[in-house]
Amino acid sequence: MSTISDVARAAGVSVATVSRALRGVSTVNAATRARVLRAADDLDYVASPTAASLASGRTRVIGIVTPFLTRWFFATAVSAIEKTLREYGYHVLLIDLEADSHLERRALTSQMLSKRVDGLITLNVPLRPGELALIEKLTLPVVAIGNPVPGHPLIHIDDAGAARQAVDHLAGLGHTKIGYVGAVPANAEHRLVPWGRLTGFRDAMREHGLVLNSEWVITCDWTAQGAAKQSTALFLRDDAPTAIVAASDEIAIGVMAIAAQSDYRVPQDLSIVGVDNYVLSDVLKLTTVRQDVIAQGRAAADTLLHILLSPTEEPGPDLPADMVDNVLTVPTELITRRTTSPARGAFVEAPPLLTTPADR
Amino acid sequence: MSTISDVARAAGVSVATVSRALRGVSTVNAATRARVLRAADDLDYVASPTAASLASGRTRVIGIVTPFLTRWFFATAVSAIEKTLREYGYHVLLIDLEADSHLERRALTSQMLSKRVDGLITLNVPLRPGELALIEKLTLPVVAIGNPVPGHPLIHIDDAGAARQAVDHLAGLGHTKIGYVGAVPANAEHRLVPWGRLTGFRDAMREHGLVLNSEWVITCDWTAQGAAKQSTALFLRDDAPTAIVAASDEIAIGVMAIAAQSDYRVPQDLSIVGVDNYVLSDVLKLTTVRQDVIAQGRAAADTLLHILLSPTEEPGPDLPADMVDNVLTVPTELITRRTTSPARGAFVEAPPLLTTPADR
DNA sequence: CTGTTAGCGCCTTCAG
DNA sequence: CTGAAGGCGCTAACAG
Repeated sequence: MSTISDVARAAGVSVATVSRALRGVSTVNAATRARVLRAADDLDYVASPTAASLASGRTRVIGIVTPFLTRWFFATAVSAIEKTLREYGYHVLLIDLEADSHLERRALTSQMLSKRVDGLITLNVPLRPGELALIEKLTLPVVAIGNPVPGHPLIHIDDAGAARQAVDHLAGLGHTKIGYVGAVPANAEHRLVPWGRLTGFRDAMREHGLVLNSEWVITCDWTAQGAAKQSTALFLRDDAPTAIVAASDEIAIGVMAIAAQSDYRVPQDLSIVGVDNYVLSDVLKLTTVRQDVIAQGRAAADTLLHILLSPTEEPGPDLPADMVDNVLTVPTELITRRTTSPARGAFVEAPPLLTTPADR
Repeated sequence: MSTISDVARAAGVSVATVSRALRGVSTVNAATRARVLRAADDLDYVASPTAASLASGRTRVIGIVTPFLTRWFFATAVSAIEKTLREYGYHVLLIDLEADSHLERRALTSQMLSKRVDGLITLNVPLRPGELALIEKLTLPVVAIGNPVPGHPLIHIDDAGAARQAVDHLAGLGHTKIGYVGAVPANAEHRLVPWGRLTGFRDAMREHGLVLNSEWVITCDWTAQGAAKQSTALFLRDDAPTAIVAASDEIAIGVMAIAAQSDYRVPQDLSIVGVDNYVLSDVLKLTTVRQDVIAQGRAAADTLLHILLSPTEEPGPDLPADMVDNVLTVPTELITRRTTSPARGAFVEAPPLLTTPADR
């Protein structure tokens, strides 16, 4: 474990020069720099991050705050963020707030953050007043994905718009009896995204002149199992809907499973549209409104790095080009697969293409 | 941002006493300690982790090395590890080695580890010689989950045994034509677990006196999509198997999907058993050999903490009770759901219970 | 049981 | 463009 002075000695320069040369800051004579790099390489020198942090006040570590890690959206986002940050020599401290129940979570504490991270990316975590005050006090740059953090950049999709795309598709197929699975319990803490999707659903139904039967709107936690359990009763009713908008693909899969077990055929008896384009959605032939989570993760990392690096000499990424007023709305797109079909007996103006594209 | 000397001043003691009192080491007079804690609390004091690390040489950060994060096993394990470590004041640095292709991965470098982590937990990552030399040089304690790291503690399941349990179940149902999906390409780097499961399958088939048709052994990457794609041909054959052992539940789901699209009914025409007990397996009624990933994550964290803390005054967790010779084999268990049924016309000695337990 | 003090390894003015 | 030197905030002997 060689130190900076070993390198300085080997290169015949001072430690200050080594520090400058290795970090690529200020102007160092090209020849000197080369000698330093050579010496560092020879000695397998790696600067001590803790010493560098203590002296500089920066850690090159970003905290990722997530309410869960075991769901597709979160794991995918974390993975994308990690890869982007690493390109710039930044590291990821994982802060998983999951508690015993899905309805509560652990708090973000000063121990987790203070002097430990240079910035934060939150994944669909609505920060509490105390937590907001904390990051304020620590003057930590924050970028939010999904659920906004007031006063900080936001990367998200148009949740209401996504639900609307789903309704448009079903209405276009002639469906009029459309239900919704994925309203969340009132006490759930991360409720903005579910709320947005439900609102979009309601608005779109109204715009299409469709009746919204409140008994067809099912509340459940955000899992396939919860969705399956809560929607069982729906398929025992005489007046069951002919189509379902699911708030997420995982929910949609739960609905598909329970519908099958209730002897409903999908899509002949029931059409289903999800939101996300989950890993398994392709193979399960689920029609869905796709969101690009990797793009969101990358955009969040780029934004944070831009904030962190722009006041320094180091080159950082640009802000995402389409960001306006600190908000980037990543577009969503309907992907038609086999879980939706025209409503029975409905007059459909433009019959949709129901065949599946060749396997990719 | 108060420092240790602010606290010392406020409590009327020296910085050394503050340090001792706050870390709970050595013997500090109870009254003094109380005064220190009080002062620290009043000042919202949080010790600078970088300064502490620089002085002590320990970071209280553990690196988790994973080849992916977006698959169930890995995300679940990371989450469990994080929770356990946090109970002891340790933090998680996430090292996701995923590269562009699933067949390759990025290397573990000195920059990622040196002076940055106190230890490593690897998730099914076979370390390369250079990487082994690196952790050797850094004298980093390592605990492996799944794929072993020579010379370090290992937490795993009996992969061959898991496949064997699957075969036993199918053979018990009278199946004789049993296929396998989930052999891996020879160039895949993380091949020990897949290999173990395939070996167990082969051995169990032989023990049951069953013929192993090599055309019923399908190679694919470890995803539902890959499995679906590669096993399509299987269901076009005249001599298709009547049962499939899938190397993982995600693979099993891919097979279920493609079987359904080939007009095979599950389980009437085809029985399927997976391995894992993936989140969606319950809702999809997939019979599987369950492995407890959370227990594995916790055991790995406990083991590493034990190694790290036993030479200090700090209390750490015990080693997992059933660990022998540095190896803990977590048991697996068959869960019967609806994707398996007796082979048609087969004489079944003890007819299995095919009904699903009430929803839990 | 408590205080003093010398580093830990690097960054960052400030001179030159 | 380069060197000297003072911290960054804490821990860990070592005395007392």
